[in-house]
Amino acid sequence: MTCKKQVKMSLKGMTTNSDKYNSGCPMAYALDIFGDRWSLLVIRDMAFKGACRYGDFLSGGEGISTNILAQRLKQLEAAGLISKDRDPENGRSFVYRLTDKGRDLAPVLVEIVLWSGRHNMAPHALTGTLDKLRADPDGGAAAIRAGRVP
Amino acid sequence: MTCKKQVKMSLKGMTTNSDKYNSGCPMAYALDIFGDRWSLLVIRDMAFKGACRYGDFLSGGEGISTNILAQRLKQLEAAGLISKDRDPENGRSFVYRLTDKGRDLAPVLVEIVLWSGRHNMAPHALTGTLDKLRADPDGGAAAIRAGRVP
DNA sequence: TATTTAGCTTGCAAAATGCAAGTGATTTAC
DNA sequence: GTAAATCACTTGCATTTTGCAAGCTAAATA
Repeated sequence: MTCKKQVKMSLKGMTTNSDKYNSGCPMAYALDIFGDRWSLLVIRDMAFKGACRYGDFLSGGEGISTNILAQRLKQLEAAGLISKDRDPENGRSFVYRLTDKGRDLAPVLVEIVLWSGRHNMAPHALTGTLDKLRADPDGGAAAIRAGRVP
Repeated sequence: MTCKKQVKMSLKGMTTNSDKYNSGCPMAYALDIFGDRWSLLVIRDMAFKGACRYGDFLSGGEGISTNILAQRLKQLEAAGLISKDRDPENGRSFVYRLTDKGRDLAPVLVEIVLWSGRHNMAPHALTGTLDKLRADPDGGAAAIRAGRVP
């Protein structure tokens, strides 16, 4: 079994996992960045709900804990999917936004939602969004790409 | 913070996480099933490389450990994404295959690969596949849906 | 000036993961 | 027909990651 050694990089005291699995496979590259329970939920909150502040994500519905959220935001920023800026309206707040690279995940997000819509028989949240995406998947992806909520 | 209590279900001594996060969100439903480091890599091996035996996944390139692989295969089977049958050619072997629900992930897989292709500047594995998917994404997804490797 | 708010950090317990070694049922080799 | 090899796991234990609760700092509000 070829076992890739785990290379840890220190990023301000945080251990991140760049290069953790350097097989060169596109799927592995992607999963290195968002292949965990929480990253895509944070991105979902931004893309589908317009969330942009720390507190928005904390109350995003799934119950992420605050230390994990802080860590994920750093990782996503380090991976270039989101940006972090001071809130001009409120000096103690920051505004997180999807970068081009992050918004470019739009088709991935849309396809995941459509897949769940096809296979999850339990009642859905985001039903309005799901219906819109079903009617016009490309339009939904385009909206996310444009920085709007679909 | 509304914290969903973690409900553990025993499945032959295995603890699975159905209903772990029952927010009803389509994204959360999907991530409940494949929102971890390994599940999508197993599915990738099946969809893009035609892997179907335990040993194929073990030597899939990323170095999954055997206990985790066994666990993931059970979870994916429990979630209805893959099936497990005896190998008619070899009595000590089993054959794992994507179900309809699993193959229906094709567009998700394709979009992830395309996204990585756009943003990963390091040299890729699966380059031939990536080129084909770029040239004809829908054809690639259709191939996976039909049970062929694209 | 005192309190509240927003965004974290820290400490510790619990759970998941990784590694190595072992098990049991075939199947091939001698 | 017995011995070795193969395949698909399981088990035990160390390490890592996660979850929970409490605390901390800077800015805004009362």
